Amino acid sequence: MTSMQNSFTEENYLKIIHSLSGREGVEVSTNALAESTSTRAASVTDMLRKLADKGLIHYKKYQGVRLTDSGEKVAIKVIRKHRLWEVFLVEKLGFGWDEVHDIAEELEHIPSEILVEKLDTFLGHPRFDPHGDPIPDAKGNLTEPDYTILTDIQVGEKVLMMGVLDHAPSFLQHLDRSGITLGAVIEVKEINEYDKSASVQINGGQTLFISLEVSKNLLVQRR
Amino acid sequence: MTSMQNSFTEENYLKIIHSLSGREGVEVSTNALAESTSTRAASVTDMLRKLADKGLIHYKKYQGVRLTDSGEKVAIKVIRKHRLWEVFLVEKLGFGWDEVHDIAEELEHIPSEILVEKLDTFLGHPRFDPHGDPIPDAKGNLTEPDYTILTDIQVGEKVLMMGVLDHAPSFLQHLDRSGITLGAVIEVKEINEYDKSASVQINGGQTLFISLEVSKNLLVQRR
DNA sequence: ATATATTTTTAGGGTAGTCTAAATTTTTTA
DNA sequence: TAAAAAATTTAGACTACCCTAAAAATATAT
Ligand SMILES: [Mn+2]
Ligand SMILES: [Mn+2]
Ligand SMILES: [Mn+2]
Ligand SMILES: [Mn+2]
Repeated sequence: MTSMQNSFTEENYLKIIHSLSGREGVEVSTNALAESTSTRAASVTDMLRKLADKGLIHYKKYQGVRLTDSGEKVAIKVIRKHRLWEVFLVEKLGFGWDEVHDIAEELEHIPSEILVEKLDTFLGHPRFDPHGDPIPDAKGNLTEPDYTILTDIQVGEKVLMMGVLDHAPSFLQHLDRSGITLGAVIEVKEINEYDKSASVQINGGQTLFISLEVSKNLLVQRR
Repeated sequence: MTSMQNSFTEENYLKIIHSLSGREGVEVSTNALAESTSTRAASVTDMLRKLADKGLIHYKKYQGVRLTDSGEKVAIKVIRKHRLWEVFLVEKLGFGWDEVHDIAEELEHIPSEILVEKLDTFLGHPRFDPHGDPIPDAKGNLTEPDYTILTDIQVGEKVLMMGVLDHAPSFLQHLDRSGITLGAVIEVKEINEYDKSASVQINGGQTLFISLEVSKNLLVQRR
């Protein structure tokens, strides 16, 4: 009864609603969805009516939407597939972390529960994807670690680089060129009061300057 | 100019036309395509007009269709992807050869040239898929080995099992239960004149009876 | 508390791919 | 070689997803 297949498009909507809704499950607006799906608000309204009819979202006109438990389950399955495929692309095929997002965006819609589980086993049950994002387990449990944004770190603190907020290839390539990779030790040496740019030391070696724009997109962990 | 993306559906049509057209490139009928695509003839006609407009097939009304060089290139790329993904599923993820067809049917439509080439490298440039079908190379060369059907083998001959004509899970599972796998040595001990069933010895060990239906779907090579 | 601005929905329509029923063309049979 | 049968195309329609323009509801500002 609940087994009817969701389309590629429906899965993308659910994943985006999950992401915009955040951990608190706040209502997502039609315009925000239009922006994220690169469609028009009118098209979003059509889709929302359909997702509501299928019981995947809570929707009252003009009130924004939230995922139902059923919709949340679907969204998390898609996220699990996306992140597992990203691990495969980076770890097994040798792609850079800046190259895998768009491909995983397609692979995440391949059906077959058993495929996902065999892939997970093949990859050694990874807990995080190449961008530091947590991978939901087979039961659908997704626990977001509470990392700190680098802008909240004080001068003198040493932290571990754990993830990124911006997944854009240009940002990831910029980090590559700076030697800032997942697991790197970052020590904040100085923060410029004027523009909040920072001087940081990477792995006890090279010191470099990073802009506020970069700091805002780096997730780190105190040790 | 030639770079416009083909849809999932168009790719399936091209692949099926390639397969039904055979090595000699004979015309494929509308009804044959309706059968293979599980659609109605009227739907096929619509699609044929579209494929012809895109220059992917030669089509004259009521005359059947053939692939153009351009269409052939697309079909072979899809076949390459299908077979490489099947190798991945069997060799890396541990699927049985009877379980991979439907999944590969989806994976074959994932775009990205570079993904295919990295997958090919990861798999060690396999020449054949798990069913013994040849994998086109990166340049689009597809050379069909000329295997013999087991029904053409005489009593007393020893041959190597090289492939299957029927890819149905039930047939492949039947072969598994009989111990007939790719590379197995098959010696024809006896052929029953009445129903053309045969008695064959596998790998110099067990002798078993196989029906004409099975023999007709086994591709072998004389040694 | 209105008036204005913004957001969202509705109305009407388009393309891709599918369908059934009817018309047309080709093939087979007598 | 003409009638019957089979194959194919055309006509008209449906669903999924998307669009623009206009209407309606909500939010903001005066
Ligand atoms: Mn996607
Ligand atoms: Mn990721
Ligand atoms: Mn396919
Ligand atoms: Mn195969």
